[in-house]
Amino acid sequence: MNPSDDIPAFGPGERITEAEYAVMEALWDRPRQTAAEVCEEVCAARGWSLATVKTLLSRLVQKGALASEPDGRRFLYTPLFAREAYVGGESRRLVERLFGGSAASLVAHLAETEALTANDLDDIEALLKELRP
Amino acid sequence: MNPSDDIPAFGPGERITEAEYAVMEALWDRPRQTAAEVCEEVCAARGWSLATVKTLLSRLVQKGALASEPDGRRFLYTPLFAREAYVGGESRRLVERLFGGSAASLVAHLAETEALTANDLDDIEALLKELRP
DNA sequence: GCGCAAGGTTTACATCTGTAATCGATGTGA
DNA sequence: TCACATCGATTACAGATGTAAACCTTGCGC
Repeated sequence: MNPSDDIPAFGPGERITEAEYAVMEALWDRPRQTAAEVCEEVCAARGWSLATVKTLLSRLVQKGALASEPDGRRFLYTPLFAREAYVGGESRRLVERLFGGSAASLVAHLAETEALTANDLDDIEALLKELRP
Repeated sequence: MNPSDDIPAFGPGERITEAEYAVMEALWDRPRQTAAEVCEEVCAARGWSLATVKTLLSRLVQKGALASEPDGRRFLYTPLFAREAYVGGESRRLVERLFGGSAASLVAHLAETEALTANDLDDIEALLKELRP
């Protein structure tokens, strides 16, 4: 059994796509927004139309990623799981898939390919100290 | 400029899918294999037929991810970029997308969500010491 | 020589994704 | 009250992906 099997990023099997993620971000930033409001936040940046946002919102509700709460004749959408849960799931998925489950390998890789700046290293060091007094 | 800009995971735009990745893995493990050989390595594990492997190999050659070298009447396939390049690209992509480009944030997140075992922490600590004597 | 096995190539086809347009109901200002 | 603006829901459609079957060529054993 896989060490990451018990903390799914999200409902088992249900995955969030890139486009959907953009919508989720807007709602993690500020929950309970209408389709139009979400569009204001993302349409310009991604060159989307309101229709596209509506579609994505629907799909996310179907997937159980968003709750839609009726407010008059429209809906307010709210994420059903925290950004952290998603981010954590995706991270673990990557570590699992590409580094055989070893997070240390990931860090090693980032360090070796110089994806880690001196500053990053400082931060990580501080973090370690904090984690184990 | 990003320190990682010079090691593209792969030709820009060209992405490798999950299924294709399985095939790449087999060939990273041992390059210059035939379709049948690759199938021996992955078909059982993924429940694929040889036909599926053939399709994936073709697509990978088209994408420029694999070279096919004729060997008699069949082909030997070989990755055109190292696993490290791919893994690095995917890692950076994730860090970029989910952690605003800060690798340290990723590590912090893994640590906070206890995705890092005590052992991982040891490894990382050792790594840090090694990176900055 | 001939049919079969093995190879690659072509075609297939259902889903998933990205990106909308259209439809039908409804609230609203004139 | 009536046209219009809004909303969510339904439908659309192309390209990517997963998964293969069908097809065509060719070397090989009989």
